[in-house]
Amino acid sequence: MVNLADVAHQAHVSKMTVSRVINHPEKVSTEVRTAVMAAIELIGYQPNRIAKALVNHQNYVIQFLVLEDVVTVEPNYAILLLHLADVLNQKGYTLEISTTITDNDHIDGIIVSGWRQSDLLALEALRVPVVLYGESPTDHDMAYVDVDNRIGTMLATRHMINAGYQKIIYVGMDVDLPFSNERELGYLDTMVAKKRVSRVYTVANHSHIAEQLIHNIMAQLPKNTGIVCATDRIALGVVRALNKKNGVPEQYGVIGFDGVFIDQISSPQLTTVHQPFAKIAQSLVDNLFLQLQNSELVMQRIAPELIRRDTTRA
Amino acid sequence: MVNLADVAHQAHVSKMTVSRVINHPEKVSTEVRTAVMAAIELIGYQPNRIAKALVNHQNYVIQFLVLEDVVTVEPNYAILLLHLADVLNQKGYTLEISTTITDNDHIDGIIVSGWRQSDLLALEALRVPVVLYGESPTDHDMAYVDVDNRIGTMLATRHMINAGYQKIIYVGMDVDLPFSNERELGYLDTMVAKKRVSRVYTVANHSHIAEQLIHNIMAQLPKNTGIVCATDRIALGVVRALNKKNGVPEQYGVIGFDGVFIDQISSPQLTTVHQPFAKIAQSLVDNLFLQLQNSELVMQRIAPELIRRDTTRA
DNA sequence: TAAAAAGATGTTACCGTTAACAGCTCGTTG
DNA sequence: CAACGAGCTGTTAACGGTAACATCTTTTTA
Repeated sequence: MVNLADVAHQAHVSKMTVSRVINHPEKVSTEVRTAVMAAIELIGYQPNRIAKALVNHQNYVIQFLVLEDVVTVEPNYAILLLHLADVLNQKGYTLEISTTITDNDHIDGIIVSGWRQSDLLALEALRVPVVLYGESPTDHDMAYVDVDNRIGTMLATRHMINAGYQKIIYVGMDVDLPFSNERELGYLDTMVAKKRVSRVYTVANHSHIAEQLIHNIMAQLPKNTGIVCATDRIALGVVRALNKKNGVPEQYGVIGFDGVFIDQISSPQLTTVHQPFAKIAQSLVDNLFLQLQNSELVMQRIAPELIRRDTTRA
Repeated sequence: MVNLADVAHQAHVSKMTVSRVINHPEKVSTEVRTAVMAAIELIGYQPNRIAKALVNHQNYVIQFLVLEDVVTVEPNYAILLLHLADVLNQKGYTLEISTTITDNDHIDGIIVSGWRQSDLLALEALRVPVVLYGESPTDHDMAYVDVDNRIGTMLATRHMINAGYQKIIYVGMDVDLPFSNERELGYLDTMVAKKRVSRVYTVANHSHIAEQLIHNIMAQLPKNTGIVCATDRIALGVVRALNKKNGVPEQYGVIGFDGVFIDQISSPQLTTVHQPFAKIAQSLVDNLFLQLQNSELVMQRIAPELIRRDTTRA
């Protein structure tokens, strides 16, 4: 309701001076500046984003594109979303949600999650800057932010070793995307470094399928085995198959990956590699703004954190 | 990039005529209208939302306020959010996410979820229209849209009776909010109508606590008992406590409420009362626009649907 | 100490759209 | 057939900001 003209009148200066105080304060004398700031404070002026947008040819809107199937939508995205909204609000930007790739001209940039390989071409073709959540394949030169997946499973595997589990296996997921491959490598590298024999199983990312797998391979799981899982979903199924009766965490250790929601509703609660979503959100936004300003493409990996709960022994 | 002036030039008319074709087509002659529409089509004009917003004193932004604690955020909200975004995009509106109540002037309306009793005063004080997701208490006269909670547990209870479970109990949640009370009433009413003896337990909405409850009261749960639960979270704990070995669904039936995510990762998968989020999102938006146009406060209840899965017998 | 440069503030025009009003054409009416 | 009104289209000004330029004052410089 209050606008630049009101402030200008209150401070006995022109609109332009007020605008300068806000955008280029160094170009205004100290006395005038403090007077204007006092006036702004007094009448409670807040800049009109719409008018600013019109004259600057910007929209102050960033789109969050959720390409994952809505039905199976991971709670991860909800958490990331809320953090993104916070970070952007602080910069005076609005976060818009979308589930389809469309070449709008009412947005300034896009943050994408849940993408598949097949989406990347369409994303590269867009006229606005794009940042992926999740490492992009090497044949696409796209900015991304991801948790450091390899370090994540490395932490998990090391923790298994330190906790004294003898045999340590990995249950990965059957998608050929960098994050998935990286998680597997984190396990494999650590096992090689520690001179252990590694064993990898692969399943679809569903608790029931993981549960079934464990039942099928139970004969090959001696007591004192640690099971590093590619996701909390898989870990949930593994824990369900093993169960307290079979001795989780005493006889079998289980570690998941993601640390959102699922880890908490599991029983016992999952030891898991937690993605620091607040940091990831901040990085995604910073990365996008960097691209807006310098057209600079940056790839970033954020270190994850192992959260020790009840599916591994101390 | 293309603007009204470009279309006007292409169609040999004034900008105003083009604007009219878009906003008040009945005020333009048929020939001119078709010519202008052809021009719009030809050069691919899309109205500039920002400029429109400036002149109309609207923002074309609706805020989705998630007041639930971020850490425990229910996947429900994520689903609702995605549906809301779709509905609003179709109307040319942007959905903005926020987690705190602030009296912005860059939004046109608010849809609130996860609110508590203590938030309502602050919400009523806002200058923009507000619609609640979830029935408001009778002492607050606020527009809301909710699933019909009473019918939901009624469906669940009836289904238990039809499936032949002898004893039927209800595990509710320990919050004093209308949705929670309504769910309990749906159970109680049905039990009275069918001349059954009802029994209500109350727990916090966490799977582990529900699991513990079942262990504690196991002695009072004869075989052939049906357990109607206030949420899928509670149902998840109940199922875990009972388990296939104890005979879910043959000896014990369990029904949850919500039908998002949790019902699917449970084992066996939950029979549940599903909230139709697409419909709810549509209603929330319609309701909000009604308020924007006529200042009319409307309360709406959307019928839920029972989804039969593996925690009740056929 | 006069001219040039630097500093501070104001004026104008514009971003893309629409409401309000003005103007033109044509048909109706007394 | 002059006056009037209905129907259609165009002109102007405004929404709330900001860049570019203009103007005025002060400082620097030769």
